[in-house]
Order: sequence, then structure tokens, then C-alpha cells
Amino acid sequence: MPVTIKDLSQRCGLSVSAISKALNNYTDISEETRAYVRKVAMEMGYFPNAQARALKTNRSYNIGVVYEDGNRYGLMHYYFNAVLDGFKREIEGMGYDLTFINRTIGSGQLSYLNHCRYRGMDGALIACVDFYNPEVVELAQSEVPVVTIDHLFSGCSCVMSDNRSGMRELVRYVAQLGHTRIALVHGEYSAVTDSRVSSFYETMNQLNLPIVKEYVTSGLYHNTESNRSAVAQMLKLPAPPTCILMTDDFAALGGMDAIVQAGLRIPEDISVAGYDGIQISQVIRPRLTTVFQDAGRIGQEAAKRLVHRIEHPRDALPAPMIVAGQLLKGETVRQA
Amino acid sequence: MPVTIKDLSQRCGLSVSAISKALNNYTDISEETRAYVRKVAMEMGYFPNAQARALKTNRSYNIGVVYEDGNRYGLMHYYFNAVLDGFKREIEGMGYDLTFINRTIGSGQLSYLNHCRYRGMDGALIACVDFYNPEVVELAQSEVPVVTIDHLFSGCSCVMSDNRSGMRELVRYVAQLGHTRIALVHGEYSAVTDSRVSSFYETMNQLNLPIVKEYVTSGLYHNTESNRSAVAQMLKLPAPPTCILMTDDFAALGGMDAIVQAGLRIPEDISVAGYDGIQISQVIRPRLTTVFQDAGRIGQEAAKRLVHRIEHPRDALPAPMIVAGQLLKGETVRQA
DNA sequence: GAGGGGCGCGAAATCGATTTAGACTTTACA
DNA sequence: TGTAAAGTCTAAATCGATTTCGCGCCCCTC
Repeated sequence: MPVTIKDLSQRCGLSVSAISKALNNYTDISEETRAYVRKVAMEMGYFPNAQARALKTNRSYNIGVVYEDGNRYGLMHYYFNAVLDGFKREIEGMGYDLTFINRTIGSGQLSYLNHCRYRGMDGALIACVDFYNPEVVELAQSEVPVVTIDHLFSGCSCVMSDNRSGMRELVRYVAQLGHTRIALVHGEYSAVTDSRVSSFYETMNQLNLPIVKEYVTSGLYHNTESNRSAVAQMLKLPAPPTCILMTDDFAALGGMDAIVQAGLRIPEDISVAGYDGIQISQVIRPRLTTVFQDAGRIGQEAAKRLVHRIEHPRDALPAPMIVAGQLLKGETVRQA
Repeated sequence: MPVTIKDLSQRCGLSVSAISKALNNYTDISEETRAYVRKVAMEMGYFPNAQARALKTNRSYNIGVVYEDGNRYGLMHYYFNAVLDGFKREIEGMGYDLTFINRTIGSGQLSYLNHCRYRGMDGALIACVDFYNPEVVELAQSEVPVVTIDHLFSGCSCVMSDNRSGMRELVRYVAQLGHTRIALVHGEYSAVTDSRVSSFYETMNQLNLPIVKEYVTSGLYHNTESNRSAVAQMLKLPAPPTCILMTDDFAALGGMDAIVQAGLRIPEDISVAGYDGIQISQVIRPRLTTVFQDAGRIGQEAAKRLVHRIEHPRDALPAPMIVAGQLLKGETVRQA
């Protein structure tokens, strides 16, 4: 059994409260006593009981992670896993633990918000979810400090990837290589999709490139099949595009496969690009042209912001942080 | 503020203990009262405070996950993420939460075991770690119920993939296609590596195939560069192998790249196979020949075993569960 | 009608910490 | 020298639950 504060009290010949104060740097404990208590605590291998402390202080040093999308990719989502990994490293370094939030308790059901309250979460990270889910909205607007990734709720901290400039750079790059018939397979409705699609239109307009209605179509993020069929459709057009931008790197694999199946070569016959810059995109051949989003850093920044919000709740909420992407010139886009 | 049991007590005109008993199905509360309390609890949106309950009962309904390997792939490890995903779904369905175990607490350090105690974990999943790490061993041999993936500790529940039969099937398959110069790039030392390597030797012997010393070499799991260089080395041999088995699917991408760089084609000039059967392996072209391990199911079974162990501690420890793999005949191994 | 046995509920201790209020000792100062 | 002010520590309440023990009450039985 772990050593309790009571054990320390007995061993030191001091009251329980004196021990607690000594360990928590209260000023009404002499330097001498404090040092003595610390020494004994170390010797006996004492560490506080998290639940007892949390019960009294309302601080659990535990952060909830809402990480379930409707499509159930969950922990298999490459981009978000990288975000979560960065978040985890950073927040653990600051003394917090990470617990997944779900909607069950014992045999019953609980909303995300109540699950956070149930465990006394100090804050929550919302990533990889449907941000339009009412339960997600409820949590974001509650008293629980929340940080979101790639979606802005009023009153919440937020870190987002700069999808506008990423898409702009990408379009400019392929345009500069001579492509004019550029297609976009975008993901399902979300803030991210919104930024990318509108940036796509904007940039195409700025470059005086024609926007063909059939060239802009909808797929699903992280879903190879949806990109496969979207691309297959496009290839059947009388005048197919010469370059196709996919929803993301992983899904791009499906789109690329459709191209190969159609007997075309990448990039000799048709160019493609992804988005995200996940690890595999740079390991496969041909190396994927894509926009790298520093997911690890995004997670890290999210952790910093959330902890600041928890520990300094009265500070003004800073503007959402925008993390710039970086164009990776791979081997899948070729001079047109 | 959440509703407490005291609020319920006032509202119902019953003692706090009566409320608690009613909600916990004690037999000394009348059916009528029980129903009444439940109804009011529902109306007021009551749910218990996890820390208060855990403090008293020593049951946190929280499971620790040790998930940090020395190589820091952590949450980016495709195979283990799939295991964790299956584990998470299953265990959440049984009313438990998942918290990552690390080695910090506030500003100090804590062993994995003490971190579990600190949070009052009901049990722990050990996956994706160096199983020879002394702290991991300490946790496995402690009073905390533990389930491990792909490594057997005495006294612990365990679910493992059948690496012996998987490797056997794979070797037989490529041999049957006429390959005799079969190479193996295996991963770093571990129980899994051990099974695969010894099964490789066994099967080669059974098939009366020659084992060339230079054909068996060491790489690192999940590391494309190590497989790349291992394969590059082999290709320089006077008589290179005609088929190379890699540490795993992801790392195989590096090995395959080395082959392409050397101006060879897959599988026309040389055959390759991976291991794991992760999602991307079946999306890339050529589709990778590999052994599929049902990671989701492995995680799920691990969850079931762990919970059983927690809830029925006196039951005899069942033998480790061995989950069979399944050969996926892709497009990267060809008739020799 | 007195004793015995359920039944239904309440009082109080408890888990392991934190924190307020107060007590006692020593020092400081007029 | 007396009193105020520090300086150090203790006692006890508290957080929100669970659980043991015991107390009435009703009914049954002899």
C-alpha cells in the first residue's frame, strides 16, 4: 500500500496538517521542518493520492481528450494522431495526465461535458470530432477550459493549421508548373474544408485560371474509396483535369490507385497532390507532393495554450494560433 | 456545479446513506424508495463524483496505458494504434476510462508503477514499449492487474499475435512460388522478433531451403531507413536474394524504395513481403504481400481479459491468448 | 402481550488529502 | 516589563461518496 500523509505524520512526529503544509510550501512552516519532512517523504517514497487531492482542491491535473469521429477512424487517423502525440508529450511534461472522454459511465450514458465533470477534468482537448455535434458544442461552451484543433469556437483556445495559405501555395505551385485544368477533391463539410475550398477558388481566380464545375467535387477525409471514385469519375470527363488535388495524403492513395487502374501514369500522364504531409507520403514512391502541417507542433502549442488557460483563467483569451504549413515538392506533380 | 448526493438527500427527504444505497442497489432499501430516488436523480442530472467514489472504494474505473517506446514513435505506431483503438472501444463499453501513464507528476518523477498507484488505476495495458525496461517489469510484477500485448510476463494476462504460424505461412507461401533465396530483415530484439526469426529458420529447414547468413539481418521496427539500408546492403551481395521479408509493413516502404533506387522492379525483379497488414499496405500499389494481424481484435481481447482479471481476481489466470494471423497475398511476391 | 425476526432507514466513521481558525511560543518594541 | 506582532504548529472541518452498525417499527408466533 502506498504511503499516506498520515504515515508521514506519525513518522515525523508532526500533525497531518503540518506535513501537508510543508510539502505544499506554506510559509508558516519553518525551513528546518520543511526540509525534514521532505527528506522523510522522499525516504518513504511518499506521493499524494490523486483522488483525495482532487476531491478537496477541485484540480485533477487531468485533461480530457475527445477523440472520436463519426466515421470511427479514431486512433487510426494519421494526422490527428500526430497532433495528439505532440499534445501528449507537452502536457505530460507540465505534470498533467491525459484521459479519453467518452459517453459511457458504468452501464449508463453521459454527455461529453458530464463525463468531464464526472472525472473532474481540468480541461479538454477537442480534436478529431464532428465539431457540429451538439454534445461537442455543449462542452466547448461550458465552464471547462477547452482547446480545439482546426475549428474555432468563441471563447475557446484554438490552434489551427493555415489551410488558406497552404492551399494557395499549392495551387500556385502547380499553376506555375503550367497546369491550368486543376481539380479539387475536397473533404466533408468543416471549417478546414471551407478554408481550403474558398482559398482554392480565390487563388484560381487570382491566377485567372478557369474553374470547371466538374473539377470540384466532394470526397471524404481519410477515406481512400471516396477519393478513388471521385477521381475515377473525373477521368471519365471529356476533358479531364491534368492535376488533381486530393482531400489528404492518405485518401490520395485511393485516388492515385484509380489513376493507375485507368492505365495512366503519375506524374507523366496526370499530376496529383495530397495534403497533410504525413510520414508515409514521403516514403512512398513517387513521393507525394503535398502541404506539410506540423501536427506535432500544433499539438504542442495546443497543450501550452490549454494549460495557460487553466492556470491563468483571468488572462484575456489570445487570438487563435495559426500554424503555417509548408509545401513539399514531391514527385507527383510534373511540368504540364 | 454538479449535483451531489447531498442535494439528492435534501430533495428526497432521505438520508445521504439511503440515497447511496438506493443508487447502488442495496437490498435494505424498499423497491419504492429506490425507484423514487432514481427518478429524482435522473431529473436532477445526478452522476457520482469519480474521485470521491474512488477514494472510498479503491476502484477508479480507470485503466492506465503504458505506451511509450524508446524510439518515441508512440502514438504514431500504426500497428499499436490499431490495438489501442480496439482496446479503447471495448473497455469504454465496459464503463472504464483510459489514461496514459507517464513518469512525471507535478514537477517530479515517478515510476510507471507509482504513477498507476498515484491515480489509483484499476489495471494497466502495456503495449508499445521496451518490455525489458526495468520500470515496465516492475509494473508487470506488481499488484496492479496488467495485460500485455505480444510479450508474456509470468502472472500477467497476455494477448499475442501468432507470429510463429504467421511467419511459417509466409515462408511457405513464397517458397511455394519457387523462391529459394529468401532473406529476412528482422526487428530489434523482442519476444516477437524471437518468434518470427526462429519460425523463419524452422520453416526454411523443414522446406530444405538454404539459410544464407547474409540473408538474415537486423533492422528496426517501424523504421524505413533501417530497412532501406539493410535491403541496400543485400542487393550488393554477389548473389542477392530473390525475396526479402521485412520487419513490418511500414518499414517495408523503405526497403522497397531501396529496391527501386537500385533500378529493380517489384515484383518482376525481386519480391518483398511485409508483416502486420496495416491499412496502407493494401492501399498502395503494388499491394503488399503481408501477414495481417487483427490488431483491433487483439486490443479487444486484451480489454476483456484485463477487466475479467480486475473483477474476478481470484479466478485462475488463463493461458495467453494467441490470435492467428492471416496471409494476405498481395502483388509484391511473384513466381520465381 | 411479550419476545423474536425481518424490513427499511439513519448516524457516523472513513477514504487521504487541504485549509481555516486558533493556540502557543518567541521576538520586538515602546 | 508588558503587549503587540511574528513565527510555528495543531485541531477540526471539509470535499463527496461508501459502508458498518444499530435503531425503530411492524408482524408473526406462542
